[in-house]
Amino acid sequence: MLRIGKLTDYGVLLLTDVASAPDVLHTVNELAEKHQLGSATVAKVLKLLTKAQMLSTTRGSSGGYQLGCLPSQIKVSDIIAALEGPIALTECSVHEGSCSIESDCGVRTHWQVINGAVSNALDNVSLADLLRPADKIVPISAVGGLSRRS
Amino acid sequence: MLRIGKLTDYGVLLLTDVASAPDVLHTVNELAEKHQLGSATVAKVLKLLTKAQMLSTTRGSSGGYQLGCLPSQIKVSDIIAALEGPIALTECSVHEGSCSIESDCGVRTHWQVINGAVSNALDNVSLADLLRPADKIVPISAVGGLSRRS
DNA sequence: GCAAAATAGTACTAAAATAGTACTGATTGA
DNA sequence: TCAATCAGTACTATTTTAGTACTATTTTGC
Repeated sequence: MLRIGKLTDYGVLLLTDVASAPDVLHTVNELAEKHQLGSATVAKVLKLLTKAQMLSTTRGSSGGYQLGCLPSQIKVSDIIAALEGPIALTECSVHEGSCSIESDCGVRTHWQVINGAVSNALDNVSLADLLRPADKIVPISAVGGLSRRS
Repeated sequence: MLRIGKLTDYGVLLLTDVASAPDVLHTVNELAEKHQLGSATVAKVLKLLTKAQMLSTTRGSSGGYQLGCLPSQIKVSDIIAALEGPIALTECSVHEGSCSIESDCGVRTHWQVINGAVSNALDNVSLADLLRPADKIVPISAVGGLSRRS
């Protein structure tokens, strides 16, 4: 199963929550309790999102987390990248030379294209989209993969 | 990192190989040696692809594997599904009720849409596409994610 | 100044998923 | 009948992911 990690799932959940009350600071404990997650786990996720500048923080007593930028500027692909590294379906799409059969392997270039198509799909969904009521959102009918150059 | 498993990578590799010489039977040992993989591993992958009817087999001495259908009929999404189960980015996009915070969770529906966009991207690449020279293939420019219903 | 509440950073452990292997059975052709 | 080949299953090892714990730093309020 092509899957993303649980941390990414939590990340999306937490970001939508923080975004839905933009004017207050959210603490780790508050969010952990609300979503029934371990506070250490929530802390980990929020720290990663902060490092990626999707959240901003205020330290010290009465501190907490806030969105670091506009919901429309946060793409799902960014969230995934922040929590599990860059989107790459196979090893060989990341760096050349890691594959012993590379010379023999005509598939590499294709994986890069497939990878691009998936990245693109995830680039086109932002946190702002996730905040809208679900029934206002429809999947675009023609999601392209590859086309042949004539 | 959003990733697919190694077995899927092997699967694509092996299928392209088998497809490129459609008129002969390919044995596990031949393919294993050619691609420097363990024969047990190759056997495992081929068996899964056979069960999904992408390959057909001839048993017995001088038997082997062949494509089970036309390259254009084998989608990358099918290969992934055969080797690692159905494409689903999160648990909750598969079956309802597996998530304790479901009622509270407005994110579920969105994951389904995101998931659909990714599936769609992978549906649009077939084995036939992978057999073409790479420079004949270009990524489609506008890969859609979500659009708002006005 | 000090205690309390909060994030920052790091390192470790536990659990789960994936990959790889081994073995036994069934089928076919020479 | 033997050897080559696929079929099925079960097991082990490895790797990745998730979760936790601990210490340091920052800020507020008394």
